[in-house]
Amino acid sequence: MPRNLYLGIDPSASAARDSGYCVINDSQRIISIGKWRGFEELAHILEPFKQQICIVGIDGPLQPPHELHRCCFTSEECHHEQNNSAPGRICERLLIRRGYRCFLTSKNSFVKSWVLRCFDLKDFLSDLSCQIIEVFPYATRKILFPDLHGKKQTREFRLNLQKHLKDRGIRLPEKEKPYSHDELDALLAAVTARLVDLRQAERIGDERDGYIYIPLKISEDIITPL
DNA sequence: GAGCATTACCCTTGAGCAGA
DNA sequence: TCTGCTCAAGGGTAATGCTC
Repeated sequence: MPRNLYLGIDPSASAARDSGYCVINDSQRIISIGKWRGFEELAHILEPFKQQICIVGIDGPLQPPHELHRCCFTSEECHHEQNNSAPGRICERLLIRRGYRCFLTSKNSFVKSWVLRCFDLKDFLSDLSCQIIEVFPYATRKILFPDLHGKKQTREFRLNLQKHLKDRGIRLPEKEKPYSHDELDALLAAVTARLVDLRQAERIGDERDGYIYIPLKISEDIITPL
């Protein structure tokens, strides 16, 4: 069976809240898009596709800075410290330097539970035997749709993003309400994963702290309309 | 009016930028 | 140099809208 599907995931901090997922094929057709909560539910959703998934793009850190460990995000008594004066990972600092603001993965992050769940998600998906990469939908959005502005939570912004995606040949299944920002971020994560496979993306970071993948800035023909 | 779903705002940390 | 502002993402919560 050919591996020609790309999975994007936008995880929330716990199973109590909705996370987003999206599966697209090599022609950018959306195969499945929606929400999930527990890992078991996600596994059930992915069951029909798992043999065909080529690359998984996750919107979240897949590893801590090299001087920190998992315990730094679970225990208040952990004594690991970043000796480096700057917090976060190299890849995150490079993104900020390029103008793509992001949160730094550090011990005093206010979203430790989300960081930890991203690590767990990577472990959980390792059974898929495909490439698992870290992506940053905000940067993908900025590169592919530089004229798109606003706050992603707002209804107006999401409708506008859907229109931009449609103009680029990515047609979302008709729905009464606009898609949630979780689903749209997951879609952008899947789009980034496809671009990685097409060698139209670059990786930022280093071996010790990990890499974040973003689209190359060749924009117009990155996504060929259908 | 009750109950539920949706929306939008505020809070957190930290880097970058503008202006005093 | 210092201060204040902006804004990344997720959680909490108040406000709003809709259905029964």
